[in-house]
Amino acid sequence: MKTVATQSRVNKNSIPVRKKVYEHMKSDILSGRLNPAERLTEEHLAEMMGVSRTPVREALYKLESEGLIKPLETRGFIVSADSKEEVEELFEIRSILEGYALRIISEKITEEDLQRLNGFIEKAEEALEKDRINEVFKWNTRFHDTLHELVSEKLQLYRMIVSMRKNVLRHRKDTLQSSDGAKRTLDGHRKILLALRLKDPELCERTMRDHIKQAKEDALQTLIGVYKK
Amino acid sequence: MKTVATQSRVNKNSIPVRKKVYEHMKSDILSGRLNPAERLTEEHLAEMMGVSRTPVREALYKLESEGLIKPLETRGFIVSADSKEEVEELFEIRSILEGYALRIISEKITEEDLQRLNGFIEKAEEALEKDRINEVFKWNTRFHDTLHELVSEKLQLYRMIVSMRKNVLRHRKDTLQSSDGAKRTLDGHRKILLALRLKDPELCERTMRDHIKQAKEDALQTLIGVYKK
DNA sequence: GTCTTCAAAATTGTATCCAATTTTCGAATA
DNA sequence: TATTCGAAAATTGGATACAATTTTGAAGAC
Repeated sequence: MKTVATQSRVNKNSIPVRKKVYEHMKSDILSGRLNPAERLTEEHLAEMMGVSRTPVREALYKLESEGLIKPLETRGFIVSADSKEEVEELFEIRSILEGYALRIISEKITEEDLQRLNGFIEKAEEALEKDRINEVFKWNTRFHDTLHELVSEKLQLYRMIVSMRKNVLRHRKDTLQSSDGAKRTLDGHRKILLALRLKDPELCERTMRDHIKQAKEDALQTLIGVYKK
Repeated sequence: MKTVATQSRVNKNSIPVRKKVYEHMKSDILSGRLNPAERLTEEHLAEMMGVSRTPVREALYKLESEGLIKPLETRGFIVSADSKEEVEELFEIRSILEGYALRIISEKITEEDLQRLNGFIEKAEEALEKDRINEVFKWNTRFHDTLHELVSEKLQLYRMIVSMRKNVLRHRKDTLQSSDGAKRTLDGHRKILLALRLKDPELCERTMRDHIKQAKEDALQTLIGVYKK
C-alpha cells in the first residue's frame, strides 16, 4: 500500500484529484446513492477512493459551502437531508431570483429568442402527447436553461441561479415523473412565454414566481412520500 | 436557530489556524489594506503569517468561493477588484433579496418591532442633527440588522443576505460619509417603516428595492473617484 | 444496574516532504 | 537585436507524518 501512491501521482489528464473527489461525491449525493444518514469521515472517504486525505478535505469543504453536506455535532459530516422546510425555502429563493431575472430578460429579449423558447415548448408538448415523460423533462430543462443564459451577463445573479438549481435537481425529476405535473409545468411555461411576448416586466416577475411556487407544490407532494416512510 | 446545546466538553478555545488566516485575510481585503493588484501565493502568505501552507490553502479556497479573491490566469490569486458593474450587481441582488425579505417581514411584524425600528431612526436623526456621521452610520446599521433578524427563521435567505452585506460593507461606509447620503438613507428608512406600518407586502417590497437602489447610486458616486485615478 | 474514570482508538489539524508543472531568465544562436 | 532553448526557480497538488483533541468503551466503584 505504499508504492502504489507514486503511480497515482502521475496525472496525465491533469484533472485535480480534489475535483474528481468533489464531482464523485456530489453525484453520489444528488443521485441519492449516498444516504443522508451516513457519517462521512475524511479517512474513510480517502480510503474508499484510494487517495489521501488532502484532496478529500478540500472537496468536503466545498460541498459544505454549497450546503450539500453538514458538519456533524460530533466529528465528520453527513449528507444534509432536505427537510420539508428547506426544500420549500430553496424553491422560494429560486422564485425570487428567477422572477427578477425574467423581469430583466423581458427588457431585452429578441424575437429570435422568443421563437427558440416557443420551439422548446412545442417539442415538450409533442413528447407529452406521446407520453414520453423523460423527453418532456429534457425540453423543459432546455427552456429554463435558455432563460438562464439570457441573464448570463448578470454574472453573479446567473451564478446564484445555476447553483440553486443544481440543488433542486433531485426533486425536479420526481415532479415531472407524473404526467400531471408535466402538464402543469408546460402550462406555466406557456404563461411565461406570453408574459415575455407582452414585454411586461411586472407580469413577468409575477408569472415566474407563480410558476416556481407551483413547482414547489409538486415537489413537496412527492416529498411527502419520502418523509412518511 | 442552531442547536447551541453543544456539550461543554467541546474545546472552544482552540481556533483553527485556517480560520485565523481566513479572518485575517478577509479583514485585510475588506478594509483595503490588501491591494487588489497584489499577487497572493500560498508560500508567501504562509511565511508572512508564520504557518504552513496547508491552512493557507484552505483559507484561500474559502475566500475564492466567496468571491473575495480570484485565481490568476498564471498561478496564485489576486484580490478581486470590484468593477463598477460588479458593485452595481451586488446592490441589485441585495435589492431583490432584501425586498422579498421585507415582504415576508411585513406579514408578521409586531408593534414592538415597529417601535424598536422607530427608535433607531430617531437616534439616527438626532445624531445627524449633531453632525455625528459615524453615529448615524451605527444606528442605520442597527436598523438593517434588526430587519435581518426578523427573517432569520428563513435560514437560507438570511444567510444569503448577511453574506451579501458583508461584501458591500466597504462601499457602504463611504456612502454615509456625506451627510447628504445619510439624509437620503434616513429618508429611505422612514419610508420602509411606513410601509411596514401599513402592512402592505407589495409596497414593502417595492420600497426596499428603491431604498437599496438609492444606496447603490450613492455608492457608485463615491466609486467614480476611485476608478478615475 | 448505573455512574465514573481513564486509556485506547478514531479523527482532525497542521507541518513537511516530494513530484509535477509552470514560469522566469539568461545564454546561445541566427 | 531579436529569438529560441533549456535549466533553475517558483509554485502548486497530493501524500504522509505527527501531534492534539475528541470519542468510545470497558473496568471498576458505588
